[in-house]
Amino acid sequence: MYYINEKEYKCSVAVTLDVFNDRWKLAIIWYLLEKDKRFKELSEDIHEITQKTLTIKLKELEEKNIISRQAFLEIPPRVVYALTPIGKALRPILEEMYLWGKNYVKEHGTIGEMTACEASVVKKCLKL
Amino acid sequence: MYYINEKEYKCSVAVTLDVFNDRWKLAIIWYLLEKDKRFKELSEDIHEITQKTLTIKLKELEEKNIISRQAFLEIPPRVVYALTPIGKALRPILEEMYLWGKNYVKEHGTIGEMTACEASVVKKCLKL
DNA sequence: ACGCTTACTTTACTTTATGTAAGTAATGAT
DNA sequence: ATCATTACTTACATAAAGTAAAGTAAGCGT
Repeated sequence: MYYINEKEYKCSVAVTLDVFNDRWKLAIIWYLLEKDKRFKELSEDIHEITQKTLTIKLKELEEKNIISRQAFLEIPPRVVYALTPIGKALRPILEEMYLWGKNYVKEHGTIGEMTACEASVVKKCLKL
Repeated sequence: MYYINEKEYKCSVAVTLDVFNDRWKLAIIWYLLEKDKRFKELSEDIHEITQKTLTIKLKELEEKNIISRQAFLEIPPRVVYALTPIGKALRPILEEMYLWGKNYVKEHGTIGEMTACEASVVKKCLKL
């Protein structure tokens, strides 16, 4: 059994799931793997997300120490988000997800052009 | 770009996410890694899930070809769920999640006794 | 005749997640 | 004076997911 602030987990996979088990968090992590980013950059990367939801998700990830937030006292404001060391350590999971997804598409879908998103992250972050 | 029945994905990680990005699916996969299971066994393994939700999630996983369903024409009914080959191929992802979760708990939580769940799956399924 | 079993399905509801649209704060540029 | 900029916050609305509890179907044991 594992405990993280009062909360109980039956196994460590459940702990991991708790970190990114929603519609947005893994996307945020994926884009932050590429490089540290400002709020606006993230909201452009993940253009379907609303500002409100992005704010909430970033706060949740920060609370779990997956990302860090650095606010500069400037006008207009500047806030930079970055993965923490343990956040960066999620990379092998993403790599496996990347590989599995490719295989799955081979069997059950079709492949079109490579997107900028994938090209960039794959090139800079995945050590395959 | 990837396409799976009309749906568009910017990268293959998004494809993978789509498979288990909810509260229950990965738990189902986790328990099926151990061995093929009947409906009732799964609902005992994941005792927090309601029958209705389990039914829906199993159906969704079947539609995505992650698990297979075999119904025997017996009374009382018997239905056995098993991972398909591509479902079994999710194992490396789970392994990475297992490792990451352990590390995360080391830094941010406390570890208690090993649960039956974890012991069993780790022993039988993870090739670490 | 009746209850037990399994794998569901159905109903009626509550909770959680997400969206929409507007507002705010501070300041430099026009 | 007003606008643009950025990173939010607020109030309200809707959609999605989950819950509890009961129902169903068919046949077996008592």
